Amino acid sequence: MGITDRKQRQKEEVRASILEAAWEMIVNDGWQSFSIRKVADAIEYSVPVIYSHFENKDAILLEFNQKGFQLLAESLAGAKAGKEKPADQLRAMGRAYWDFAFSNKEYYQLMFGLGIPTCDIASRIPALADFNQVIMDSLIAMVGPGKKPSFDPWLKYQSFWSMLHGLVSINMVSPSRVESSPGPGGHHLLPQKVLEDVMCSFIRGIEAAEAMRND
Amino acid sequence: MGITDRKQRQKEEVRASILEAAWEMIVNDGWQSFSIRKVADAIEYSVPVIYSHFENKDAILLEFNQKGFQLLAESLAGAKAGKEKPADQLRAMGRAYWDFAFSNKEYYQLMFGLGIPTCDIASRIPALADFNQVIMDSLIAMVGPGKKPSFDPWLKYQSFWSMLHGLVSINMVSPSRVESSPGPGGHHLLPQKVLEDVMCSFIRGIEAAEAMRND
DNA sequence: ATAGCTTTGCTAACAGTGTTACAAAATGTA
DNA sequence: TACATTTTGTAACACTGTTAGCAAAGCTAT
Repeated sequence: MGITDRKQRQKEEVRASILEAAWEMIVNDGWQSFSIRKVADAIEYSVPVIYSHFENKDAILLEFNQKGFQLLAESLAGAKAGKEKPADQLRAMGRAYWDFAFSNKEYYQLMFGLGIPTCDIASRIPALADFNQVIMDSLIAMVGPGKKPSFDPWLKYQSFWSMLHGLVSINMVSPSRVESSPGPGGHHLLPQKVLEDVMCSFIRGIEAAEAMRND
Repeated sequence: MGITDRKQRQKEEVRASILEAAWEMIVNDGWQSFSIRKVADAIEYSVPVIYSHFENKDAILLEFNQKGFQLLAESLAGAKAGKEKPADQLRAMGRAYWDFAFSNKEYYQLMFGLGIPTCDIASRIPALADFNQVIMDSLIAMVGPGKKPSFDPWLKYQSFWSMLHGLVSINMVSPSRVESSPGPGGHHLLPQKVLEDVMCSFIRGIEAAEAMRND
């Protein structure tokens, strides 16, 4: 009975065409403006057939989400493959992560739910300047008054903010995982420990650079 | 002519009640499910009066966005005030940032457009395990084979990921700012430099801890 | 106080969205 | 050919943001 086989194949084809049309829309207009109805229109089927392949809209997005993480993981593995020393591996993976994010913006935004707040927050949020200022001042104060810093405070400001935001947002989108997941040692990891660890590295990095300069 | 005064005041009251109702909705059900129509219903006015106070839905969200950044800036300033040494100031501000984010989840999510992808990505994204693995392996390899690391690899993994994600997402939501904004030195800052800087601190931090242990 | 003007607010519509109940058409089986 | 099953489309429901046009209320001036 090749009949059910063919049916299976046709169903698979429709499924693939749904994903294809959806992806095209996401790439063109961002994942925000992706709509079931528009997909139905694109594949020239009625809306309910989509619901016979995917439970709902989120299920389609989840598909891309998973593929995104898969691609990212492969990307990191590839970058790592060339390097021998672990430190070099980490550096390569960091760059690969960055490259993946920006050469696959659609994936990355979808994976982390980015892209909702309109671009260019900076210009419309005056208070960002205060935020900026209060951190930058402390950074500049890390060097003796009057002296030129051995680092770029603006760069360090961005590093600092990025670190904090990354920590917070990762702990926010998957709280259950980070909070309750036991590490390899089997203990529960308090996210605050990560915070302290990261800040510690950051500050020590600056102090070390400054100390080295005072010769 | 106190008449126009009273009108002004009443208009202000309506505006305030709009924001109040909107905020209540955001706190209760997340900023995703906030709707103009529901606000109109809550304040017992018709929909168009809202449009006479705010240009559109985003304008209302922007209001909270701005207030959020203001509160955050104040929070950091407060935390900083108690400390004398710049390094302590930075540490205090980092903790304040964290605390703000989690005691004002609604604000933080709104400020950075978080909270869209449903919680608990981890359990539904199998590829996350690969991602996890490939990074963790390099971290463990940073210590000699067989030896116990002087750090918690799981903790370092999270730090590493957080750093990267923070960098990427901040550069993604406000690209114009970071890319074209000249630092205090007046030069254009390439985001990649921040990436290299942050990774450098991170890796040096681990190497230093390991070197110190080898006595 | 009444006429006219201006501001204000509401109704109702438009154009979308995700989702689903139900009927019709196509397909397979006897 | 007749029946059963699967597949598909129509149309509805309950929402969303946004706006045009009209009715009501408020104020001003005669």
